[in-house]
Amino acid sequence: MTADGEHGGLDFWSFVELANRRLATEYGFRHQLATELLLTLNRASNIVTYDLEASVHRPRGRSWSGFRLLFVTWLAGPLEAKKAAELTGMSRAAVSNLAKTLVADGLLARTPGEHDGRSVLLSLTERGTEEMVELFREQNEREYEWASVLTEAEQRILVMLLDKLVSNRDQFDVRGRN
Amino acid sequence: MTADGEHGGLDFWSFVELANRRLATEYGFRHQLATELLLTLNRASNIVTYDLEASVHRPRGRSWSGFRLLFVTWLAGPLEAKKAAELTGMSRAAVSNLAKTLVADGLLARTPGEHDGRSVLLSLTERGTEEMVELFREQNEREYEWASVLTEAEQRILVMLLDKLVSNRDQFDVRGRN
DNA sequence: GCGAGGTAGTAAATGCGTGAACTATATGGG
DNA sequence: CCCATATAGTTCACGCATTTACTACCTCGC
Repeated sequence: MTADGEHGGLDFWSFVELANRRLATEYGFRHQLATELLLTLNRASNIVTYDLEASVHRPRGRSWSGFRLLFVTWLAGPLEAKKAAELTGMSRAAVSNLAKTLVADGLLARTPGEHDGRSVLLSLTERGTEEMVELFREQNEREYEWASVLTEAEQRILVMLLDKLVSNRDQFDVRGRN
Repeated sequence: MTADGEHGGLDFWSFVELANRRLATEYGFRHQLATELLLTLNRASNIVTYDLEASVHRPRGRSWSGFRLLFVTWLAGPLEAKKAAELTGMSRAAVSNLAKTLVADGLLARTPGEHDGRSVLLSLTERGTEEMVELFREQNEREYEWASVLTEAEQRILVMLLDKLVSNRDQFDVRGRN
């Protein structure tokens, strides 16, 4: 028995076992593997993200979301706020808010779009680029530490499976952000 | 060329390609696979979580975090708030806040711990249990739809790789929540 | 027994992201 | 040409999670 009655040594892994058992035997649910998959996915993402944010970005006064916006703007060049929202997976409102503070910090520039009077083009300032290079250097080292637990082949398989998991999401109507 | 100059058709996948290329050739960074892995992990988790929250929990007046707390309390029986925080990956303060509203809603019960005067035991009320069964039935169906894009073997591999990714995190000092 | 140090839980302050409502601009059919 | 409709972006109110600080309680060693 992995999980004892008083839960003294109950960790995430043994909790999943316990959940599987009870869901199947006491309640007759049938899709335990799906539950386990999404539980594990969520947990892994949270752990890694929290660590990167806490060890790399917070100490330098940046948030995880701020970094993500800077990252796509850095690499995908000047782009519309809408596009930045799609690439980062944030809402347009979030991009608007983040941009406001990043512009105030002198890292981001906001210029009106040429072809569309409604749109706004985001791009990095010179200082923004410099800071991104520095920031990403740190993050990349940390990312490498995390990923190195897996072999390169495992990493490629993991990327492939994760991508497959979300790639066919048009098959049923998935809720996305505004 | 997958990503054109004006970004008209730039999606997440081609952005990753573009990022890999620029990080390697223009900046000389070496750990692109690690970046790609964590980018993909983060994205997959966000997409799936957001969908479950929006399609299952919000319509019934529950938040994703509220559901997670109810879920572990449901299956791991009466447990200390501290334990619930560990299992859900939230801070103790978050559990305290969520518990407050869930108790007010009549789903959760809070009883003082027997052996430790400081601790609080969380358990589901009768109504809480009923609602959880119903709520989880819905969620489990949806989870199954998501997972079914992968074969069962692929799902098992994915779980294994995700678990391996976070299991060895004691090797370097990882930042965790309070 | 008592005091130092540690732990469980809560409260207050802060920051951030979302959805909804709104403004401004674009587009397309009559 | 004009109005209906759709879209880009911003603002606002709200909910939620975090950190920090605090209270209450436990525990170990002197």
